[in-house]
Amino acid sequence: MPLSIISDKNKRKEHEVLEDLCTKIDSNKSTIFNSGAGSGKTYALIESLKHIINKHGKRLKEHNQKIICITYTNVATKEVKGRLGHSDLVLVSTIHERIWDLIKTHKKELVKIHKSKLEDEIQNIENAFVSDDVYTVYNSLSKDKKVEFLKLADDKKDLFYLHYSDKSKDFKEALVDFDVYPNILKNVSNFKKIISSIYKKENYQHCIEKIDSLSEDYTEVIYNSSYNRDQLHRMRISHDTLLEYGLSIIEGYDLLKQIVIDKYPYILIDEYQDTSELVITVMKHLFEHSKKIKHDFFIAYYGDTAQNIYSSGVGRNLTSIHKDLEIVDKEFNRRSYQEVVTVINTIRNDNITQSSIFEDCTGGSVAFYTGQRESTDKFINKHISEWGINAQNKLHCLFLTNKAVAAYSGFSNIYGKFSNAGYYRKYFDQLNTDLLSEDTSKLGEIPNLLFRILDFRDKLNNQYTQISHILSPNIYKGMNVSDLRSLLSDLNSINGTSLFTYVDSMLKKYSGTKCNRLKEILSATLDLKDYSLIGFKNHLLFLLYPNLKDEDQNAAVENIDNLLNIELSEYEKWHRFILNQQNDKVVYHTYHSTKGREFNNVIIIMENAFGRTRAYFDFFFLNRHTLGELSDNDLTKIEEVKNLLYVSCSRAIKNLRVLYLDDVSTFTEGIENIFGEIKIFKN
DNA sequence: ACCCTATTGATTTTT
DNA sequence: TCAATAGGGT
Repeated sequence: MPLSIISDKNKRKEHEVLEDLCTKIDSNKSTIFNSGAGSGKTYALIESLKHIINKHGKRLKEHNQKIICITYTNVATKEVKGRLGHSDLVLVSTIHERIWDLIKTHKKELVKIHKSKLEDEIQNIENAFVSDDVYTVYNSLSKDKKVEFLKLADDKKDLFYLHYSDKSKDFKEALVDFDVYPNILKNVSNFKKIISSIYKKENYQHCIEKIDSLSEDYTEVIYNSSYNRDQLHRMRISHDTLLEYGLSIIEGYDLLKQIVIDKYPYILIDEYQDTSELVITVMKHLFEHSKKIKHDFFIAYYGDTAQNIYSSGVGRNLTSIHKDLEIVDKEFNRRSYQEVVTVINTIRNDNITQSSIFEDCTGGSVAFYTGQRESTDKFINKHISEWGINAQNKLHCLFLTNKAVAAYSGFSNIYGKFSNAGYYRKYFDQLNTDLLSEDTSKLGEIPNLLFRILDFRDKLNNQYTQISHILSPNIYKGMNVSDLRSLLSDLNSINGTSLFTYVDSMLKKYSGTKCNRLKEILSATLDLKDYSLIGFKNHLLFLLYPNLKDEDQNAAVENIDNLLNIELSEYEKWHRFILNQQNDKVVYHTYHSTKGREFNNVIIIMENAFGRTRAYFDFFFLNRHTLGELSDNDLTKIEEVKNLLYVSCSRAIKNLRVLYLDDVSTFTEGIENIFGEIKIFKN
């Protein structure tokens, strides 16, 4: 078994790194712990927590103090809690949960900060009115005319929103009353911005008045972690604004700083590279205040700048915001064969150069191919046989977009019909969350409904399903064996080959039975107002096509019919994808979604473009040698691509292949320097 | 020929 | 939301 032998020397060296870290903890020297991909960062984090508990736990308990551990995601919170085991001394959570917990009791201060945010926003709007070309037409009106205009805008509020999404021509017709102001309707998108800004400003002003008069509902700021939108005029704030307020309150109140420092003398932050600059600034303030008042306080940042793939994260800027930190680097790799380690070292090309901790670390393979898009399948198949891929030794294939992942995972029709729906044409960025979230509570309303139907069907078809997973206790309470048999036989007679025929069968069962238990089970799954086929379709139509116009009715109905007529076998694939239970030997992911994971065999499908950026990977390979000649903007771009390439390549334990779908002849050097000889894949 | 506006199509991920 | 492109007017 390769990757199993560690020499005494390496064991000692690895141990020394951890000891080094513990020394920093014991002497309260705040530290950055840099550790590349696969080096055991989470292990080090857990060991640090254990060290603090063992060595300083007694003291903490006596002073009623706690350790704070911040993770980037809820999934990571769960993992840390699981690996650490229960401890009263450690608070593990995401930054948002922790900050809200710390500041939510300071209601008055928060409202004060909120009011000043509203004032700032009003100022921003007013500044834009002066400086932004969008508002020129409005600005050229006389003072009196402006007053008159505002009055008209108020009167037409309902009409404005009713026709907001109309085509320009229709919109102009609907709001023709504004035509008395010359040129105002000439550019519809500018007009919309003007009116929206006016409404926004009025809302904010109104809110400030309510706050000042201490009106009910305006005495506290509301944060709801499942609703990420600012509605400042309703006292509601988004995730980002929460962090902003957290920073404001920490900056403004020294007493709060001291309370945090004294109550939580150890703060450990996981994945620091993805953490917002606002949070780092909060930590800096705490750090500096602790020095000022000479109280013991320790902060540690665990992470890796090369794995910063979200632009909102602090990345390399950590050290320029929070200065005077000690640094501990871990340069062993515990994940991959040396062949892979060598490649990922070249990609990151910085002061972190990993080597495998294992003696028996050779035997992996890396290769870079170019090929036609049409031969992607053949490329994958070639490696299925070459690497002996089967259900136990899977192949993981990485694509840039969810669209491609959906297609290769076998549910392109479902993805296509949803992306075609009116709602997702408008809220394009909502599609992937609504349709593909592994956390089913985040699925959109319709995807969630379809998911429940498939879950219901799946459980019925699986003979190992426990009764309690289909029937809730209050349903099977008081039932005898004969009742149960007949109920199950009723349920099992529901069938269909497409979603349409299956739902039809469910609904017929519902209306055709007098059994209340059966009705209850079906309504728990479907949760409709109207249990008819028309009712079901209208429900879909209503949610997938809000504010539907008569002339678009036919196309909408057709798209919904198409969605429902997709075979159940395709829906099953989608269902398994959501549950992360693909039983196929090949599993498809987006590059981004593989963060933190590791796979034996990895194929990365790559091309020039990504999203709006047409020159993405080609730009990186072409320019990675000439960084000195690039603008700051280009350097940021190079770093972004580099990090994404680093994250995706470092997922591989043993075998790594890249298939590049565009012509690479103009940037071969940039590729060969990392991956060696460029091979050509011909079917 | 040029300028301005309307329409269209497209990334990833977290809280 | 944003950039690229299509379209319309002068």
